[in-house]
Amino acid sequence: MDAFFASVELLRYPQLKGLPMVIGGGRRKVDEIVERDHAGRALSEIPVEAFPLLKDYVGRGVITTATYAARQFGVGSAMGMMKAAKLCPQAIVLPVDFDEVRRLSRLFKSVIREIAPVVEDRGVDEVYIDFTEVPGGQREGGRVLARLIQKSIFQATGLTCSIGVAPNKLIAKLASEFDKPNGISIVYASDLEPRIWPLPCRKVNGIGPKADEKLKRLGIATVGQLAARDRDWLIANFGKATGAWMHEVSWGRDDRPVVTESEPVSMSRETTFDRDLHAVRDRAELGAIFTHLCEKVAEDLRRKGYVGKTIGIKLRYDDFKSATRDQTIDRFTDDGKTIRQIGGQCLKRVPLERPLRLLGVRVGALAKAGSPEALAPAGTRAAAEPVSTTASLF
DNA sequence: TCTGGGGTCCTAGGACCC
DNA sequence: TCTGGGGTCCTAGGACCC
Repeated sequence: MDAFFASVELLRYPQLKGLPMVIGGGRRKVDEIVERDHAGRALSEIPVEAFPLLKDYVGRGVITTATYAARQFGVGSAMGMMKAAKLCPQAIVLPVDFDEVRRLSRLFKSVIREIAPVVEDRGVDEVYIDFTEVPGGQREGGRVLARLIQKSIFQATGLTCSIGVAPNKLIAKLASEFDKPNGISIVYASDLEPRIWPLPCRKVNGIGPKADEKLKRLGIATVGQLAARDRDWLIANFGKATGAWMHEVSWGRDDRPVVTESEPVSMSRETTFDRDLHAVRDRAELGAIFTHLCEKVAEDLRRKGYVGKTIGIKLRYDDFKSATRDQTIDRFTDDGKTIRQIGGQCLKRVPLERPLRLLGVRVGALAKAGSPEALAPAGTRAAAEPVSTTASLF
């Protein structure tokens, strides 16, 4: 979906179309200001001047989405609000409306599933779709079906998206960025050299800042340069799994299926404080926040029907280093008090000298509530599928 | 006045078991 | 007194993604 969070706001505030705007989390409840000053007025009637600007923003948030007009100024997602304010002080800033984002996310995905049922969820604003078995899915290399999906999503939501069609997920993901916003891009296997090899390695899904930095140090900036290195050299430099994977990727090879079903592995809640807190001096405040996070995670578990048996905490210190501790208990739980109690024990095992900027709680090792696994009494273990096999040399 | 929140997956060492 | 091989689970940290 194109600039999804921002586009969701533009549905309500069409008067902001074309203006630089950023959407970001943060403490300032911008929508309250809007409502206070303009109660009773239709949202689309609120004058542009009434909207809060990035230059007036105070807080620790980062940008989730920037409109294309804001991107002109060098503002982009994951950038700190304060840095963005320097680059584009006149941008309008609005908070994320999670409920509305979720609603439109479900809506656009259901539109797609009506047309092409094999869909893999990749977060709120992205999916992989398998065109292979869809009637007409191969016409014009997939362009006809892509156009139908685009049109249907727009009719149902008023939102635009960009679609890449290719022989596999790796290339399709790259292709989806070729013609944004509201574009369709068809990439064939034979397009590898002219269209994929010139791309920076960083564009590849799975090559992040660290791997890209290391590749650059080794003189590799583009996918084509990656393809020019031999497999063994990549394995020697990046390890067996990563090296072999990089080699495959650079030659456009990817055989991962489109996965339509998956079970959650963990659920967590975390929060960054308005100001750094100290374990001793701000003990009461931290305790209250911690209890609240535990209750939220417990609510999430119950609402979604899961229980878990690994309870963990996460801290981020003022120097941005983080620490985690977790503990596995002998029964599954979705109880806030239990999570709080075990989390409290985890907290005792972690250094608390430095000021803290973030606290989080996580529950992992999940099972469906009421499933045989979740109900198994302590100490019993179902016969497990083998996790690995190791070949003997002799 | 840097740097959110919710996730997944991988690695590596150690405990423990047969 | 020294010493196997194969395997699972737990824990901590980190890279990466949306």
